[in-house]
Amino acid sequence: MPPHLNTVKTPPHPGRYHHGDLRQALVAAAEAVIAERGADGFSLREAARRAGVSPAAPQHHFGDVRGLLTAVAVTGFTALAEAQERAERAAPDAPGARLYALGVAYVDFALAHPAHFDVMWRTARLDGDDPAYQAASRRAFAPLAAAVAGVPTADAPDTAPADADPRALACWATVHGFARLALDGAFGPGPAGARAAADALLPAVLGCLQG
Amino acid sequence: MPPHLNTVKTPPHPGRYHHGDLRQALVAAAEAVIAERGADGFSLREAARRAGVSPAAPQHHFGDVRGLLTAVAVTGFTALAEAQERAERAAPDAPGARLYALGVAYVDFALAHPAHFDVMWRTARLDGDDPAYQAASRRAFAPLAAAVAGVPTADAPDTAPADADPRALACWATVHGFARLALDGAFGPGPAGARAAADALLPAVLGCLQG
DNA sequence: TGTACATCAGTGAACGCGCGTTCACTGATGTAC
DNA sequence: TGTACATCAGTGAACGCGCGTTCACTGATGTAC
Repeated sequence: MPPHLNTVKTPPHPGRYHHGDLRQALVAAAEAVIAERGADGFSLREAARRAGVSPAAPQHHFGDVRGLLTAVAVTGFTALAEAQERAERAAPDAPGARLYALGVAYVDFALAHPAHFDVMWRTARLDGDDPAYQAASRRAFAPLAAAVAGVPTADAPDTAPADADPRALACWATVHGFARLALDGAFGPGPAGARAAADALLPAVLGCLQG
Repeated sequence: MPPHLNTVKTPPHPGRYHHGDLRQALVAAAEAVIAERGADGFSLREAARRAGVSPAAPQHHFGDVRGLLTAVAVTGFTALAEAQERAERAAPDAPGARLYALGVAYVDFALAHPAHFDVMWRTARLDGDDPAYQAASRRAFAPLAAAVAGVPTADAPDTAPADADPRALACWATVHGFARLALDGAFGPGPAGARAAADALLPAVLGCLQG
């Protein structure tokens, strides 16, 4: 049969009706859409399309759009938490140095994954009651709080931000605000503006926190 | 003629075909939509509907959606600038006190107009080249930069953020980050969570900045 | 080892919706003479 | 003071679009006996 007469579509997952791990594939596809088109450019249908699956398929795993987007936020917070934990381990053992390393890692994460970071804070489109979401976001904040307290993360209690040491909040607000301003173009347009500002200004800004 | 046979529609601006000040009416309508439905809930058509005008009418004044949304951001930055200037005038004449007052005013503004504040930073949907937009956002940042420099706003040069004193940036990042985190629910859900966090934590957070 | 059957994980067509923009148009305004 | 005419500021119908969700369905899987 000549190829052009072969109208049988090759299934996206050759030979299988069931996907295997559609849940994770959809989250990955959603992340790709977001990275490419920004938080506002995300859609359920486009994510399904990229995962090679019908637009109704996500319903089974996530309920609705909100569920999928929340899952994306969870992977974001988890990756941020891991970055913070890596920075904590790698930093010199002085309290100021740890704080500095965590701040740099926070901003670096935001600049490396701008759209993903954005989605993590689009709370109107997320399910704030999701336990995985709550756990991941707390975990991401823990190293900073522990550094302010002067103890390793493992030894610090799991404190909600609202009850945290104001000094920890001040640090968090500073790095968060710096990252947001940079991503939103306050220091110059585009990724280049954000990166340049971080390189030129972040050390001095973080320096203010320590003295 | 019995009322039910009177099919002539009463025009929204009785007796007038031309509106008079449609531009401003549309901006006000857009702000109302945003306040009610959030930045994501905004639409050109809904704003036109509320201004009592056809969906094509905004085109004449703003070109496209982006133009209207940018105009909304301009009113936001202008209002923020005025709030900052009021706080500057009202604050005691010590550098630390001025910084504190400006920080409180910044966060108060964000919490009082959460959705409007949000739109001001949705830079992907705004026209960053608009001169009014650039002027208004610079003006809003000026009092903070001047306070860090220890001079009145009027005596300070108009510096772009990227070239500003890192100490001013640190202050800006801190209040901006605190406002964002509060609005995004990091300290508890809803407006109540944000307000409570500001009352309980902001003084201490700002205190960190001063020493 | 084989078979019945419940459950799970997908399909694909259709739904209604609201959106931003375009188009040809018309009513109102203001200016030149 | 009156009139012609260009310009301005709207109308309203229509465009095509992509969206999230629903529905009845079917193919695949796994478990009980």
